Amino acid sequence: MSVKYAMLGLLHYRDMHGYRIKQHMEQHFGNLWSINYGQIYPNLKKMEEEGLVTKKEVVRSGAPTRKLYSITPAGREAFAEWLLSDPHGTMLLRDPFLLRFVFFGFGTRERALQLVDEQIRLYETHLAKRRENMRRWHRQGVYVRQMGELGLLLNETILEWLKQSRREIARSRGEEVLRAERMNLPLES
Amino acid sequence: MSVKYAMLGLLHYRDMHGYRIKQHMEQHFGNLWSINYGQIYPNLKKMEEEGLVTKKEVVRSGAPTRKLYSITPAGREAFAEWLLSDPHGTMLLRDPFLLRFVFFGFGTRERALQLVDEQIRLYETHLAKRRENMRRWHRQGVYVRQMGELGLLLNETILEWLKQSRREIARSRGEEVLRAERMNLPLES
DNA sequence: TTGACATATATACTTTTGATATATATACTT
DNA sequence: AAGTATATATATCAAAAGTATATATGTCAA
Repeated sequence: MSVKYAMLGLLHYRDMHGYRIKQHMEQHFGNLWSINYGQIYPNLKKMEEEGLVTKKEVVRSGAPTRKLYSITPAGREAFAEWLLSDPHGTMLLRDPFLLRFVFFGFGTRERALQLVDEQIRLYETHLAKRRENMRRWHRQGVYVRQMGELGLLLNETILEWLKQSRREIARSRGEEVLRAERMNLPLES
Repeated sequence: MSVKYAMLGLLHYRDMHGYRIKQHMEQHFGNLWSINYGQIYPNLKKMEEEGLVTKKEVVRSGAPTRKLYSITPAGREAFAEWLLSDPHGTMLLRDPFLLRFVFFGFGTRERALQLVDEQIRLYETHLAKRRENMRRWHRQGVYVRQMGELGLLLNETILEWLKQSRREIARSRGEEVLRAERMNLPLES
């Protein structure tokens, strides 16, 4: 349950309510990591019960009441312990576009090019936003800034790869691709 | 439910049993995408009920009985439909090391360097393996090979970033990092 | 011969995601 | 002035995905 500790980490900087936690999380992580309200609210509730955070309701006229959470000494302790522990498990990457990409050989080349072009536009937009965000990251500590840089590097790498792939797909004779990819090899062993 | 379609895609190439699906999935995806048995076996069972695949038991003396699955015409149809549909959602990245990384400012610089070094070793091992695998990917179609190349590129990018980060962390005065990162700003708004 | 590693299937459990509902504030557009 | 879109804010839940583990055999090497 790593999200819990990420939340405790953010609460070291300042008191926050659920909505703000989502924002800070994504910015802090160089726009690489996202979090979901379905994780935030149940975790805040649980952590309050465990005494890791305390809740302070901020009533505002008109707008819904804010629930501001603060980290407790017990929360800081739990976080420090986690930070010292060894990270286990490896990087997980999941992308709906990439999942289709490997199977493009079963479809037409035109459709493949169309989706790749769409993806190129998407990553170009992302890249522009990331470059803007670099200013924000530069005001943060070393590690947060480095995360922002990683986000930028990965974005650039993927974009270059997409463009290179596009060239190769456009160059390739559609028929050849299809035949090779559709080949039904016998089951070995 | 994208894993289901990835499995149907693999079954286009050849008949497979659960264990083999996991292997092929990871290789097909340039070692970028992993799948686990908790998804494979329940999905195979469900897809059999839906008539998307058929099961053939292969009894072997000594070793456990293999359950070989084949894709049906209905399965091919469901897959083709999915392939034509638009991918929705963006890339998701989840890494236990990176989650700790952004909070290294709350710990010691020595511990940060130690974990970064560990990660560098890990990615160097991965990189060597990926380069070996390039031969396998070259025998596949364009799209599978391109996925392998993306895996390689991302690995190289991350490794370079880790080394660059290490240099910067080593260069920085530990105290300064800590002070900046621990600064407790007031809640805006 | 013991231990490590690959093969192979299976499931209980936990976590995460995606979708949806509600309601106000603010900024822009026609 | 009315309409529209977007941002703020909290919350819930089913479905999907992921972790961890149990079982059992085969092979190879220390």
